[in-house]
Amino acid sequence: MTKVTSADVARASGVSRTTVSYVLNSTPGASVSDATRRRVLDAAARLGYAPSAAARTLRRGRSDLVLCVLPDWPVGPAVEAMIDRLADELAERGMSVLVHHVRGERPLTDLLRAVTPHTVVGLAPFDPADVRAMRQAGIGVVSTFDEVADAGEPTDAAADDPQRRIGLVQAERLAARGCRRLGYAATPDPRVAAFVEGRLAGVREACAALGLAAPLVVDVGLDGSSGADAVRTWRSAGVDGVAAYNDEVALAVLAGTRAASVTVPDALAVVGVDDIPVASLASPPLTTVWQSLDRQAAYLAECVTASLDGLPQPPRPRQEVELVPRASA
Amino acid sequence: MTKVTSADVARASGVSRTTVSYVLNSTPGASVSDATRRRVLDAAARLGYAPSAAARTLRRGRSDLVLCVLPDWPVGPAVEAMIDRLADELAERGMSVLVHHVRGERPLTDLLRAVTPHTVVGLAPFDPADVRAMRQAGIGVVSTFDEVADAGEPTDAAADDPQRRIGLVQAERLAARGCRRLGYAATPDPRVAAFVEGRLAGVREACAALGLAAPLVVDVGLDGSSGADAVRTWRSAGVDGVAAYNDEVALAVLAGTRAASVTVPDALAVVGVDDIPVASLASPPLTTVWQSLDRQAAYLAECVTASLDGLPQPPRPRQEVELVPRASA
DNA sequence: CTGAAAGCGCTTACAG
DNA sequence: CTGAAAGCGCTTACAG
Repeated sequence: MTKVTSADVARASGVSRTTVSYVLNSTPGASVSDATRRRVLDAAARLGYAPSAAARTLRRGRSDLVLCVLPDWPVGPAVEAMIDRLADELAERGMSVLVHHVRGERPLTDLLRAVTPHTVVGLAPFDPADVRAMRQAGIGVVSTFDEVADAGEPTDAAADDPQRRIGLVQAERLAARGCRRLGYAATPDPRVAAFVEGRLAGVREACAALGLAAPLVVDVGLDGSSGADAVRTWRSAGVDGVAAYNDEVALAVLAGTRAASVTVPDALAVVGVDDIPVASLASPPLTTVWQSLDRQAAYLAECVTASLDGLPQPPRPRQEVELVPRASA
Repeated sequence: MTKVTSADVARASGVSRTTVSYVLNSTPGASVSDATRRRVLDAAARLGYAPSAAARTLRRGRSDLVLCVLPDWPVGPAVEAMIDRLADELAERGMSVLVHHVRGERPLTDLLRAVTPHTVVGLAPFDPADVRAMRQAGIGVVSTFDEVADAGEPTDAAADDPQRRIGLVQAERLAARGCRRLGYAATPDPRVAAFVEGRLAGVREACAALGLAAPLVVDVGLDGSSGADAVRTWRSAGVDGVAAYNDEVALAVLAGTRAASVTVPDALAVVGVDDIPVASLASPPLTTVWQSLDRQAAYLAECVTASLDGLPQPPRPRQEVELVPRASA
């Protein structure tokens, strides 16, 4: 029951460690006789041999591990699905994906002394110091955020920011429904402040383009009363359409309309973001905005693959943003 | 920009690799002069030295990594919070936590050739072959499921199964509200079949104990219409209280009551499980059952710590299950 | 207080 | 077709 090494397998099958390695890795150039191969495989199975990841990695100089770094804030099922897709695509290249939730201020450094991934994929913004450290250690860095973009490349980031476009789609829907004065239901959660900003910017921009007043922004918590307060504030300001930061916030607004006896969508239309499973179960069913994460997953897989092959990071695809029309707006 | 090793740091600071190691690890017994220490630290910082996780692990014979294996089915924010707590507790022992989502049939083996964790914590049931392989490789195995329990220990599993107790609490609440005939809203998702079984068993048991007929089980999907169909089925069978597999399913039932013009809770009372954030925002606010995962997290951390110290897995604490009373039941 | 040396388990030129 | 040997980067007795 003590640790089995490749030397044990070699001994048990009467060959050298070299041959064991050739067989177990199906090393391309090496041709091993069928009889030998079988003997090695048998011995390995019998002994329950599992190669040492550490030794493998040390010797090869790089690991087969891709680390996916997730943000502090709660990610929805969509992101989980995206990681699953990434894992599938990378499995074909023999790579494994592991996930790390960033925890407050603890730097990535601590983690990197426990594992040396081949590539780190960031779904959360990286600390520049961490990026430097990883690059220095020869770790590939792929990010869905722009701070890692190669300098010099004139990024159209502002114009193409998917967050901004989400806000745009929300506001346009509300305007198309006849809303004349918009409200924005923000979330007080500081961890997503950057996203709130991006989406809100889109709403503001749409309002300006459509000749509407700037949106009246109110923070809405996920308790029942917060939504009702917000609804009253909006109503007394003449707001007739609300874009919410996400579906949960939108659901809080909906709860608020009930408490304040405001009819949706006639007196107040509401649009969410994400299309979480329960959005369609709300009363009334929630109109929302959906982003295709499948394509993002494929893009991330491409980035990792490119980094694997020493190629530059491919251009980011335009993220699809789509309205899911239901009854609430 | 090439890889910096401890030898580079030694050279740059004019000491041996031994001393570098002592300083960087603050090795207990080793006393290094302050001047030397400073020089080493400076050089390491200047060169951007990061130790090789692979070499460390190979040399020490064990890694500082704890792998948390998550099930295939979507885990809620509660489980994420639990992992965060686990990571916090283990960080104090210098361990890092990484998460792996099991992917269909792919065995853990593939992953274990990329990393050799110190311990694997299973929040999903393990394949017995995987457990054998891990044990064989000297990896600690901790599971929230019972198949890993030490044989011989007479587990009170059936009696103490938290899933069963969830069902119990749901049914008892409905009965206390005056419901005379219960329905059960199951989910068709095969990945959680075992949980459905456990919770449903609790409901059945409570019905028997209370002298009620066995619950009428109906699968409810997360689309709008499925809930309405179920509600009609229940009503025509005289069901006046429904225990749902979880809050999302309960929300689908609630949507169904609206479509079928059935009043909640008077004509049909509904109880969910999980207390997801939007449960309190439903119409009417959803009565649900909540389980304390904080305690579970602490327990898992203890298990890992025990495994670290070569101690046996401590006894599993009784999982707290608590009713969150709201308007729906 | 500091250094020379061994060895963790693997893979891979290199030689037969 | 197969094996002896080097070496990946680290830590840790051991000797000074």
